[in-house]
Amino acid sequence: MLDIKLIRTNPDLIKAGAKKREFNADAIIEEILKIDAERREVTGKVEGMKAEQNAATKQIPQIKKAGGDTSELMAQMKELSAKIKDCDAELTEIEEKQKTLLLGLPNMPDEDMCAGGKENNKPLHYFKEQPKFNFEPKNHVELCESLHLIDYQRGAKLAGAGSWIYTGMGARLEWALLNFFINEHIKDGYELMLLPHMLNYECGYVAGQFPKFSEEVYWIQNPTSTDKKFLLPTAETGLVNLHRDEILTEDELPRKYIAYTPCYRREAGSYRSEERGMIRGHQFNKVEMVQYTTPEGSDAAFEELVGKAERLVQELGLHYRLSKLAAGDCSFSMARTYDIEVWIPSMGIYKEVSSASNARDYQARRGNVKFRDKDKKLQFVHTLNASGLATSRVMPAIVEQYQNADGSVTVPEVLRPYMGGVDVIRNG
RNA sequence: GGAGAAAUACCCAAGUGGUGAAGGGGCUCCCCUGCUAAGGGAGUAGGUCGGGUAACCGGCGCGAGGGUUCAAAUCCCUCUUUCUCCGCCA
Repeated sequence: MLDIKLIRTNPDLIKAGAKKREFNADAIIEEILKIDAERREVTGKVEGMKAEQNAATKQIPQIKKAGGDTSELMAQMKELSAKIKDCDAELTEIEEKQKTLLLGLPNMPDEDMCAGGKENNKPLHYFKEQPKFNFEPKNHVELCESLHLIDYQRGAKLAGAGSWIYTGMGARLEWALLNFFINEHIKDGYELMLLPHMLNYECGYVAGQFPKFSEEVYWIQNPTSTDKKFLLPTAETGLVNLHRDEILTEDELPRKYIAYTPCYRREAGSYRSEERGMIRGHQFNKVEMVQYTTPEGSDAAFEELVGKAERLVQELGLHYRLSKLAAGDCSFSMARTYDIEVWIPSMGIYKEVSSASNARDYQARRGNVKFRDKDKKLQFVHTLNASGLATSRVMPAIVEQYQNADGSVTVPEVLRPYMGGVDVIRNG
């Protein structure tokens, strides 16, 4: 959520920021300003009446005590009370309207972010060369099937399209990746959290998924209850809610968390035939990093997160690139985002394995997460998140980039200790 | 899932309709004594919204939201969470 005071004092800045992300906010901003003026006017009116009411309420017992007659005053107050009620209802309506509009505004991109959409994303650097094969390389679906790493058919039998089953060595490889990631993060001083996967509405609202993108998650509702929860689409949704409505102290910042969870996404209508296999599914595994920082500390934290995610891909020995996303390709809540994309040889493209973002105070405003600074003033924290990493694209990259002429796949060295020393996955 | 109890500040906690929400601990400052300890005094309800250049003024706050009333921490309703007991259960 953006600061209403900033919108009030500098609406053009907000409009320009929105334009950079190809979001025309002009009409919304104007509407917000109009409602804001109305809100302040009605607020003044209501508060004046309430002050009058409070004064009378103090007088009544005194008059009674002195033996006076309060019936006329009480009659007047009854009238006033009714007026206040109407006026209050009006104010509530105005406030809700304003809030709804505010929630519909995306975060402001950082100043150095490029305008435009996906097509303006900029690769910053590459790691390693594209692997060359002196044989006809297979795609990851063929490899995973022939090596019995993934059972796509039975996955579909159990849960429909977009679901798969990690089997045998595939499951071990997947588990090794997650273990490797988690251990590296723990070494770096991040606290591991195992979160509930079913979250309440408030969590999605704070993270920025709701109200706008509520159709992108899975909802869970029981027939005997009005209680409704959703399956988290990323652990970020849980982690950025840990300190909702809390006031932290400056010396406990930055706070660094990681969580491993499956991520559940409907991905409705987003399938493409070239995205077979594990490129896009309704459930995938991810280790997520989240930091809460001071405003001064968030740039450094961002660099740290990007560096950590890159290091993991580097240690796996995969060819990838780091891209700085254009403003329009950053997600709704984020001021800046860098993607790490691994090379999928069979597709001839780079696919995201990590997305590192700085939300600045956008999520903290939604979640009311503050800290008391050295001068004892309250400020919103900054929240940042980065995948570290999502395995559903890492595994295809590994099997494709590490495949051998005989159809086997070499296990990246860093993973071998997590797989009981297995160095090559062979058929049979 | 069923029954009961509870929710007040950093912590404990009083408060069953009426002017500023007791008291204690802790914390901050001061005094006395003097290196510790003990004693005395003062301060300590956060936060947010509105008005004002500002000092300041005002509104809202007792888990959340409604209701009753001139007036609600207090009475009524709904919800959430916690605790105790019962049932079920990895």
